[in-house]
Formats: sequence, structure tokens, C-alpha cells
Amino acid sequence: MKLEAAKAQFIQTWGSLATQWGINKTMAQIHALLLVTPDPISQEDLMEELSISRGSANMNIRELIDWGLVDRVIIPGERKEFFLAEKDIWKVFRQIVKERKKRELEPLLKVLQQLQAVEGDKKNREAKAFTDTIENIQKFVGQADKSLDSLVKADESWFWGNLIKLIK
Amino acid sequence: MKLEAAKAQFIQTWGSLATQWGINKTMAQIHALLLVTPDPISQEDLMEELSISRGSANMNIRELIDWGLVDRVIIPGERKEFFLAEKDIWKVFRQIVKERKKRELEPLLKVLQQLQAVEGDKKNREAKAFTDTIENIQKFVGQADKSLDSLVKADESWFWGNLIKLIK
DNA sequence: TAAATCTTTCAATAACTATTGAAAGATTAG
DNA sequence: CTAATCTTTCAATAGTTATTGAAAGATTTA
Repeated sequence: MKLEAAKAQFIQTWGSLATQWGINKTMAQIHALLLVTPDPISQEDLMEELSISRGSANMNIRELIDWGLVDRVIIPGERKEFFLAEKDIWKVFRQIVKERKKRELEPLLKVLQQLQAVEGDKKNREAKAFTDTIENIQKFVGQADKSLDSLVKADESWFWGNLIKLIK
Repeated sequence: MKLEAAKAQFIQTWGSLATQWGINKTMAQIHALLLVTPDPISQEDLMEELSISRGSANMNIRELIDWGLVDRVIIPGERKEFFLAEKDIWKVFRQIVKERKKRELEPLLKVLQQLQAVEGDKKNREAKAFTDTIENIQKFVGQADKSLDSLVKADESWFWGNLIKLIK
């Protein structure tokens, strides 16, 4: 397989994967291209290589920077900005976990806490089922939140090493 | 907070959470309602409670059954079908992990393997960066795949217990 | 300061995804 | 067998999300 074809397939695979996870396809494709390119790329070049518009490129690059997955890079002598992705997948993963945790898990925990305050007629079958399920979910999410917190701080080889021991 | 209001908020929260994860909102809302309801519910009642059409209800219930999160239940003496959700969140989580692993991780692994076969001019900076990143991702995904395999088989209290030890 | 170059915005539009509901298909009861 | 009840399908439609590109805004250079 030729390099260009392989790149194209990777970009397309990464994009459709992202779609299934509620992530903008173009954003993922820009990320994919940056992941497999050693040097910083300009917005102009990203637009060209992925056949996307100026607006879309700008917006999605910004989003990637927001997520902490891509950095702006200044190249001496160049007027325009260049972009470079973090290549270490463990770091990428940690960063995504960190962001999703902050954006989703923590707000969810707050809602679940509020929902515990439902007027509890303990004899009511309906009310009991509700509070039971919410409590169950709350414990689960709380536990996951704590665990992911540690994961975010963890070193890769250490993490996998121990995880393998744990689950074997 | 009244039970009905709490239910409504849970259903709405679950639905918008799902949207962020590339999951159909209505499907998640049906799931949410079934999660907090102790007894099986008919399609008619789901339609009523969530204000959704016959077609949508039918399709999304089927999808939930496909995912292994909801069961069809026959109630003696009743003509129509009823539906019941698995309430144990650990089981729900395991089932989702199992399905997504099968649907997404495994196909991704296959693609990554193919991409390793890129024509490798080792002196070419571009080619080197590509194969390095792909290899990196492949190792990561392979490791995750194995780990999730074990998670799917794991018992909840055992899993959390050990995980806590691991990450402390 | 003015011109050139680059970045950002945003309203219009396109692309995609989900929902509806009527009709056809099944199944059960009598 | 026929009617009644329940389930599934699917083309039309609505709703949502993403993209475009021209124009405005910034920044740098000379």
C-alpha cells in the first residue's frame, strides 16, 4: 500500500469512528492528518489536503486546540500559523478522558445528586425503584470518576503493567 | 422534588448525555424510562409517556434489544409485548463495552493491521512518522481491547476493589 | 499609515439523522 | 375463516448539525 493511500484510509477511518462517538467528522480528520504528519501544517495546507473550507478548518482547529490535542506553532520567518498534534497516544487518550470527565461526568454527578432528593415514600414501589436505580448509577459514576482521575495522572507503562496484573 | 419531575429530568439528562456519545436521544430516553420503572412497560405506554410515534418507539426498542439492554417480556393473559430493562448498572456498562468493542474496536484493529503494510521507505521522514503513529495506536488499541475483554468478564466489587488498590 | 497577509465570524445552505404515521404484515381469539 | 389486535416497515418530512465562503477583523510589514 502506498503512503498516500494509507494516510487517506487512516483519515477516513478516524473520521467515521469519531462520528460514532458524537465527535465532528472533520475535526477528527484534521486530527488524524496531524497525527501522522511529523511537521507542523498550516491552515491553508489542511484545507487543501482535506478539501475543506476556510471556515470549517478554522473552527475545527480551534476545537482541537480547546481539547488540548493540537498546538499552535510559530515558525520563524513565517507569517501564518502552523499546527502540530501531540503524537503520544497515551497522552492523547488521557487528555480526552480528562476533558470528557470535566464536561460530562461531573455535570452528570451533580444532576444525580439532585435526583436523590426525590420525595421518598418508601412504601411506593415506583419511588423505590427510582431511588434505587439513581443510587446505583450515582455510585457507579462516582467510582468511575475517581478511577479516571487516577488514570489521568498515571504513567502509561505503569498503568498497563498493573492493569494486566489486575485483570489476569 | 416530586417523583414525576425527577423522572422527567433523569430521562432528559440521559437523552442529552447520549447525544454527546453518538447515541440516538430517543433510544436513550426509552432506556432511561425503563431503567427507573420496576415493571415491564408496553410499547403503547412508552409512546404515551415519552410522546413519541409508533415507528420511533418500535425502532428504538428493537435497537435496545439488539444492544442487549432491554428484554421483551410476555405477560400471561396480555396480548401485547412488554419491555423490561436490566437495572444493574455494572451489567449495563459491561454490555455496552462488549458491544462497542465488537462493533468498533475490533474493526479498527483490522484496519490498523492493514495500514502497517504501508510501503516503508525507512529513510523517508513522512513514511516513518506514519508507521510510528500507526504502530503506537495499534499497540494502544490492542492493549485496550485485551483489558476490556477482561473487564467484560469481571465481577463488579472485585473489579472496583482491585482498581482502587491499583490506582491509589 | 497604508497595504498586504492572515484569522475569525456568521448567515445561508447543504448534509445528515431521526421521526412520523399510514399501510401492510403477523398473530391470536373466537 | 374472519375479525380484532398488535407489530413492523418505509417513504415523506422534520429536525439537527456541519460546511461554506464572503466579508469583517487583526496583525504585520514596509
